[in-house]
Amino acid sequence: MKKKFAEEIKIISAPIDRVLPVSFYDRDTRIVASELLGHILVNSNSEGMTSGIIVETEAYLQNDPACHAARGMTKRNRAMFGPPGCAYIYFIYGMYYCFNVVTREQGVGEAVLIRALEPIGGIELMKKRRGRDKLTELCRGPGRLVQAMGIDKNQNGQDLTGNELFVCAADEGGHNIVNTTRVGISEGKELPLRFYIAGNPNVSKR
DNA sequence: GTCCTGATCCTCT
DNA sequence: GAGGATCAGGACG
Repeated sequence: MKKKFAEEIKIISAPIDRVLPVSFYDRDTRIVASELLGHILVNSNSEGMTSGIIVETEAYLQNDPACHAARGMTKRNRAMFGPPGCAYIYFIYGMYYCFNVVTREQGVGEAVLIRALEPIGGIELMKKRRGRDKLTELCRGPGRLVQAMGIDKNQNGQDLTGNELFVCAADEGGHNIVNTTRVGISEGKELPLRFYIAGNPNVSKR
């Protein structure tokens, strides 16, 4: 029991020193989407800390019909036009939230949707929030990972380089990235803007 | 004001 | 594989 706790702290605390800087997000959205794979998303709140390796992302570009920002800024998508390295969280299908990271300079409405994570920290808390025990059922899918991580709509627009909700660099590289078309959209579905880590069981759809 | 749509997930068949 | 749950935002009148 004690050993397990120590391991968890080690996993989480090591990368906190290396939170990805704003400059990481202030680049081409497709590059950010592919390079986010393998890094670690962390959320910390009063319930505890949860974290997971990003294994699946999708890029949404401003001139792309599937992107919320394609028709200009509205109250809903305002966070997407904010500075790079912020969160864009929106409500979908009456029941779920999706979590995005904002890219490019302020005023450009582009973002990367985080579609799936591999749970690594706070797994018991994730199981409790999701009401499921199986690891791959915790963060496989955008709505699921938001629920498991305890991400809240009030975190919309929040700075991802702070100490509550952030992404930190992981050492491991060498994974094979698959670049394919996006999921669940009608327009722009032919564009290869989805990225995932080949063979990872937490990827939502293959 | 009303109506329709949707970057999803779960359950049942 | 199909269909239902459930509601905010946007389009339209």
